[in-house]
Amino acid sequence: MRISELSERSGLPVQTIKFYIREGLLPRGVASAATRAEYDQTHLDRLRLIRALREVGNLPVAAIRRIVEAVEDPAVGLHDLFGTAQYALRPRVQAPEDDPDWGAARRDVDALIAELGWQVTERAPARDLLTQTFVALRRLDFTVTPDDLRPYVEAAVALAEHETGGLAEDASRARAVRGMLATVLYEQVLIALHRLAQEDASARHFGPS
Amino acid sequence: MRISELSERSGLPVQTIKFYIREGLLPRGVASAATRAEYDQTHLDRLRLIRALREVGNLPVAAIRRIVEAVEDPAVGLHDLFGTAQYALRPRVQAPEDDPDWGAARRDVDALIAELGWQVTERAPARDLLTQTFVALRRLDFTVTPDDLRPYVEAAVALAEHETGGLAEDASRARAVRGMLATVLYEQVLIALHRLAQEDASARHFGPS
DNA sequence: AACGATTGGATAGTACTACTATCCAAAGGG
DNA sequence: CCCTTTGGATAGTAGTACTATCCAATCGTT
Repeated sequence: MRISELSERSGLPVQTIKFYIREGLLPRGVASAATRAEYDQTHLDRLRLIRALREVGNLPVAAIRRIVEAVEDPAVGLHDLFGTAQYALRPRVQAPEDDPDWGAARRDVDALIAELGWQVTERAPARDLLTQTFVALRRLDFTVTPDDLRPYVEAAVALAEHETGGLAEDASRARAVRGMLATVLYEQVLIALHRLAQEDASARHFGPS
Repeated sequence: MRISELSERSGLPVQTIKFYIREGLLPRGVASAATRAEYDQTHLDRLRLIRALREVGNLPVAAIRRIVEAVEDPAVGLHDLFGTAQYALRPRVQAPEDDPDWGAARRDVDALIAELGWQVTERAPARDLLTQTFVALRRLDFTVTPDDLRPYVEAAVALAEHETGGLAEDASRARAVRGMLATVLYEQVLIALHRLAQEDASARHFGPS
């Protein structure tokens, strides 16, 4: 198919498709002449992947490029594939240098992870994300005790085990890619359901006005 | 204190503080002369609130304005206060008009919420967020069964109950404000812990390279 | 009283991201 | 043969959150 048909079938403007090609998210079509190139189902599938990661996963274009490069590189192992996707997730947090509050919170985060025995790299962005939240909570005079965290840890462990468990056997590359996708998309499911459950709980406890 | 001291103590540039005043996030200082105004602890507290909502909660400035207006308006009830914060959360999803996939997914979302018996308004943004995710999952050939959702629903219910339960008695306004804050900030705790637990599970199942 | 620094207030500019519009020459098709 | 489409390049736009500059009126100090 030509680019106009790809545009129709994907629902994306031709200009956007050209933009994705320029940015390295989508391979060029097979050129049949100087001004003619052929696209196929793989391009359509890729566009669906891009849109899911962009719209639902809220990933920046640069991160999606890194992900599709990792997917296409057979030398990248399954665990690294997960890591590439996970480390690309937003929000990205910039750790300040020379902030004593940050340093203290970061030590608490590292201690928590060590105590739980989790295998997480030192440079995992989620460490910074949690650190940032601890800092903000303390600045607002919330104390964060292990007891406060326990329900969240339990939920996180249960869900992560559930998500990864299904992929444990027969960890083919194709499955790994789908698992990575599920990781990104089901995080949004969790967020949405959590918000809905909160609204319900708030309605029951405080009553609608 | 003058604005320069407020700037020092909050760690924010004077220009940013002026910007927040212009945008209605921070009240003006008490003018003692044409070119002199006095700021106090309440301004510092407000700045901490603003930074927590902006950096950690990732809320847009316009949403923070709506929130602080609701906090300061005694006519706004506790449940509405929660709602104002929750409905301001990102990501905001724009429902397309005339998309059959969207319509079908939206009906599933509504049915799910009805079946769970949750009290959630028709216009809750989280409905659209969940709908969008369902659409993307299906376009990528993931089927989403009630069984797939159960672990997420269970986790969401447990956490929401835990979060709201602590506030049920003595629901003073000050507590409601803090509860609203906790809602926003603990969502990030959940996200961060979930990602960390996923990395750990991935490391254990697929091994680090 | 003089004077350099600070302040409040207004206006304009910047950085980043993700597109979106325009242009052009070279095919392709009826 | 000519009108449309295409690939490819370049430039422009929209939204968000700041950030920089300017100006005149003080303030504190001398």
